[in-house]
Amino acid sequence: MAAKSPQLQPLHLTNLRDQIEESVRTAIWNGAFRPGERIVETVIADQLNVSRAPVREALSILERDGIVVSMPRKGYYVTDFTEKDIKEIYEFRILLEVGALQRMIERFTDEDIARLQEIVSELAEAIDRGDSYSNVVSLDFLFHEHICRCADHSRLFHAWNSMRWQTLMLIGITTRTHTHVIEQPHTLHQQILDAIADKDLNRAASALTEHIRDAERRALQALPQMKVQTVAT
Amino acid sequence: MAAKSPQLQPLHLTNLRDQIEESVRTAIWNGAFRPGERIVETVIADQLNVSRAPVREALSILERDGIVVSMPRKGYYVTDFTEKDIKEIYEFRILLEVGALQRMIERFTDEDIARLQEIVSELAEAIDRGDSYSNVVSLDFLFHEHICRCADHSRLFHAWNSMRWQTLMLIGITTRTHTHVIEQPHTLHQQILDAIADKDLNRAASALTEHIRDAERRALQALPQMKVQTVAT
DNA sequence: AAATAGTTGACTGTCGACAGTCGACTTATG
DNA sequence: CATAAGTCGACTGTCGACAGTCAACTATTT
Repeated sequence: MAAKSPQLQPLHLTNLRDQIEESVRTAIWNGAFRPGERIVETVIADQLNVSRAPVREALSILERDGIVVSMPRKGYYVTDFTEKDIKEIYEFRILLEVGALQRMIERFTDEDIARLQEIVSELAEAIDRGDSYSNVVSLDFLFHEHICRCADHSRLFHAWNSMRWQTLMLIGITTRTHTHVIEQPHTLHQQILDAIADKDLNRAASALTEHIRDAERRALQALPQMKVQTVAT
Repeated sequence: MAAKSPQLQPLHLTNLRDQIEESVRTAIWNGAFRPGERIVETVIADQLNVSRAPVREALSILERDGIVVSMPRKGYYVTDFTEKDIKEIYEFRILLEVGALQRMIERFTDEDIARLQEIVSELAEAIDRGDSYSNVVSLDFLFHEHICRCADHSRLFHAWNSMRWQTLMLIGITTRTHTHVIEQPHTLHQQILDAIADKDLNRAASALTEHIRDAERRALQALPQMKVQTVAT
């Protein structure tokens, strides 16, 4: 195994299920389906020129991620997040990410820190540049994802991943009804990172908690307007 | 709403998917399928006289619960838990249940405590009576489940539920290779309960953690023998 | 004999079809 | 007019079938 063969990109020959999953996910994200709206299997199937089988599987995955809910013999509906849902999501993220933090601090390498620093810097630049909100958001999530990855705990990561999608859907929905001021205090990310590098769990945890609570506050603030729009339609 | 109509049991008219799911789950539990063994859709379908469609859905649910894993285009396999898996499962349970504890302490009612006390007492009796191991285990899980229920947090509960099934499979597997001495110190449950009633989170959390760590130790101890059996076949 | 190139059987991914069920609408009934 | 009883369309749950893919096995070449 001396010389590696010329790096071939792993062509993502994926099955229909995954493609449909992504298609529906983005459709919900960009508002083609509204919260609470019914999702009919045959409609999706016809529209994508596939049979219902892979559509059902894709929807079942989206249900596992909490993005749609299924009512037996009635079908799937886009999740209509309530205030309680939002509180649950962010509180759970705090629990999971603080748990991840603890494990990360026990096992991170220099590379991990370097990668985090990279993300934090890019994020700061993006904000200064006045990048699009969705760009900033995805960089922010990269930061959180990397912490969860470094925890090296598959079950924790899966649970977190589910919260990631739900949070993204929330943001996707509220973004369209609520003009977001990008007020990500990028000093906070740096604080978290520094605390991690110092292996100071308490400091890292409280900074991270504050950061997530902040996002929760914004989501809760945006909720009423989102409801108005939903109901009005 | 003066007189209630004569209580009719809610006949669990369930779909095939759920029945198949349970069937396969118990088949794995009682050793009809061994860890690492391949699960072929058509075999299940033929054996249960159903088509493959509901079998696939059932397997997909079992995958979400971590009881089987699917390899694209190859099929499903019964999860073969490694030492790392066991550590992950129990560590995650600690994280989740301590999180649940915190919420429970903020919101429990007298009824909740009474119900927990009931379970603890039954458990003590069962142990004294020398009940079967599986009986004791299910009472123990009832205790943990009730704590998670009282947290009133659907996402936390779902994540915990997944860990429940994985733990049960672990126990189901190891029980057959390892004669368990029932050494559930039932004083520990009482300690946890008392601490909850006192709203003493720290005490409750450390007792609960110790209790789960204990179970983890037993599982890790039983692992080597389970491997021997698995490989030998 | 090792390495490559067919061959075959089994199984998954996907499809189209049918039957039963649910909700909305229409029709009877007091 | 309000309530109960039919009617109907739409959609899910389930089914059997087919095609493509994978693994194991066999044949072929050097």
